[in-house]
Amino acid sequence: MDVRESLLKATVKVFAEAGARGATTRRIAQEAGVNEVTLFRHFKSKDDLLECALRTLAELAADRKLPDIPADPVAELTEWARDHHRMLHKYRALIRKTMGEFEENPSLCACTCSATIKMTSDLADYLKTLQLRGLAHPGFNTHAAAAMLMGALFADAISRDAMPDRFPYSMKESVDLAMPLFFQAIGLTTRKKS
Amino acid sequence: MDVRESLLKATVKVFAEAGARGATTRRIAQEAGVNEVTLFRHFKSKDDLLECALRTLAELAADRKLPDIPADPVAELTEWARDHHRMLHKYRALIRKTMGEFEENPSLCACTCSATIKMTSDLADYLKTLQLRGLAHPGFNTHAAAAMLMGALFADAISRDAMPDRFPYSMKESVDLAMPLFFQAIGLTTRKKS
DNA sequence: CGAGCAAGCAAGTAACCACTTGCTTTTATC
DNA sequence: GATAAAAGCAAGTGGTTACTTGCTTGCTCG
Repeated sequence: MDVRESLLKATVKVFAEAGARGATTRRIAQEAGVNEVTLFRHFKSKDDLLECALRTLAELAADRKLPDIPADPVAELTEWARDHHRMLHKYRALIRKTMGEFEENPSLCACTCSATIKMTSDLADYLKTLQLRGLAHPGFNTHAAAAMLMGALFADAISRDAMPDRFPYSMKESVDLAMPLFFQAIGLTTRKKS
Repeated sequence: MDVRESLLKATVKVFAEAGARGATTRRIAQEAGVNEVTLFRHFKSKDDLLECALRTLAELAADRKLPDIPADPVAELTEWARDHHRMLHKYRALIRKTMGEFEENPSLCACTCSATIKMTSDLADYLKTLQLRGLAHPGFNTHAAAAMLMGALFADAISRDAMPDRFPYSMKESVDLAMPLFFQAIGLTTRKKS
């Protein structure tokens, strides 16, 4: 593996464990199996390294997309939500750290946020299409509904290990329990269109 | 104001701005208008100070309660959600920082989490009562529904300033938009019981 | 007034941090 | 096998951090 590549990978790992201040260049270099000086030969500063690492990660995390034309909304939304929830959970530590960095290091935060913003807007578009095709209640605000589902998945994935009492069911179950509530909220019948 | 008290207050403020590592004892003492040495005369270490500060804050943040016997569920839930959302938003920076501290400083995290855990369980109880009294759909999982609403409010309050594009409506509107969706989800009629 | 306590102040300690410099060793390429 | 680029290594610099020590000042209470 390329040295630069392994440095980026190590940075993501150490940052997720220790945050921006805790991710020392020493520790990152050690994790990458590389001399600390080499780190500074590839990146002009620690901030530069952090930003590169998070940016490339956000680019890689290109996700499943919702179809433009809904065929089986219940199945499509359920599968999409499961994927998204899985990804949020995988990167939960890193997401928590970047959110904490918002005031001090907004550019880092923006890297991680970009993916979420795009997905929420995609979801809102999909819901709008459902409304226009008469597959969902016409009255609700699609942005609010999208934010609600995204928020529920987000909070579950992020805070699950910090407060296990609050989630007395497994990660897999949680999506299965949340989705019917969401379908009910937007007026989507749980039976598949045949 | 008592020296100890002003130190606790300053700690909360500085921690919310800069996180655990960024909240230096120098900066906290300065914010409190107190000599740094005095800080160490009142608290045996920085960690001790942080934990005391967050713990007393969590105790103060005792919130509005849902009634044991639902009278006007729509109004009661709406007002409760508005209050909770307002509080989350007020402490959003501090909450983001404590969440980022989960791996390195779980005891700090536990202070802030305790309030949320209690409120979620109260909400779930209230929803259960609605079900038992035939005021809501009997089928849904009350824990999942509670987690969903709490999650939606949480995500809105916490990430609103990090990604304004995702929330194209004001903070006040957001609760008003989310609640009807939630009522629909749990099968609560939006008309008041007269 | 006078004893005792709380706070201020100056200075210092030991550790850690990002980052640099000068030099040697490895590795790839022609 | 020569050449050059990339990586390792030892050491150091200047800054910051939590926390300590010794001494002085001010305030309170009897």
